[in-house]
Amino acid sequence: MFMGEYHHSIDEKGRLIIPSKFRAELGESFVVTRGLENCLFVYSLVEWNKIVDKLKHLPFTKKDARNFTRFFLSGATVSELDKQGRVNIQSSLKEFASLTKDCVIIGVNDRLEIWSKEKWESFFCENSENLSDIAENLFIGDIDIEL
Amino acid sequence: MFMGEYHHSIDEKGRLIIPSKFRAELGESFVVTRGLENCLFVYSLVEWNKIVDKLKHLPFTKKDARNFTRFFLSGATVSELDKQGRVNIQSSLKEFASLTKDCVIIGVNDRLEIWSKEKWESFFCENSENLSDIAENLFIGDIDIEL
DNA sequence: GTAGAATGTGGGAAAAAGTGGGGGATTAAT
DNA sequence: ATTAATCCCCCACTTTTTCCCACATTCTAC
Repeated sequence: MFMGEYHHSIDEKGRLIIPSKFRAELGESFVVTRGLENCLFVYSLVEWNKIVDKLKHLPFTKKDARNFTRFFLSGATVSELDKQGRVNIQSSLKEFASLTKDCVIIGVNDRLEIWSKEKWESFFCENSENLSDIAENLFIGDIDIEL
Repeated sequence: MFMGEYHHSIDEKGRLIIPSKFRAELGESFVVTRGLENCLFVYSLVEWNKIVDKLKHLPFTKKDARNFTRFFLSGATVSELDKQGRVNIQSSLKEFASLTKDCVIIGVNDRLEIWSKEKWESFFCENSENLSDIAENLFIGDIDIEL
């Protein structure tokens, strides 16, 4: 399981270090794609395939299905690490996540997330106040979460 | 499986690069046709035949079925790449998809889509909000997606 | 602490990918 | 038959990507 927060910088060629603690679990090839809240998601192939399996059964004749598949797959790239442990971030993804220089890579359970430092900090500030509220709501509703 | 987003330009002769990552999977010959939302669809022959098969089984007595088949088949051309990896886009298709200069080529599962840059961007903006709602459900895991 | 290994950073060079245009061959129109 | 238009194929060039190496920094073991 992925966890932890790491700060690294993306260089001019679009290369970003994947912290060594994550490399073994990610595997040789993995998938980088658009995530939610303007960050990028990184999945191991195993986790990725679970998601894709669901998408494959959506009919292209349904508009919502088409749109969602477009969004999700168009952002995705299978990537590998270079010998220095870096991944190449495609420019469309770099733009999407506003990655310029300083990045934050966090481990979130079954995936990694790549944030621009600015977005991460503002996200963190905005939400830290509400965290106790959010926690409270987690237990409301039909979903039982055991912590 | 096709995925990823690439930006290229169509030249005065109507030639458009197919990103090299897609070429092997597309095969020597492939089919370009009118798609939905004013983009073009590109299928390998194998995938194309699957679709044609499905269309064959639609009852021609139903008006919608007739119209859809017309739309889909009348625009279709079998194409090949030139030695530089480019495909020639027929002027009727170019017009249909409003392709002038800047194009976006995206991989969507079993097909490629060719968009004019403007249309893709406005499509993307319009939908990104709704999409993250849908996306959210997908990431929860075992919940069935209804579209 | 010090040495050696592992990790992180930057940049050069070669290879691959993408772009534009010339020119010959085929086809169509006059 | 001549002209025009289109389609290919080829060449030259630019940009991007990939691979490799050198070096800085951090970590670890002794």
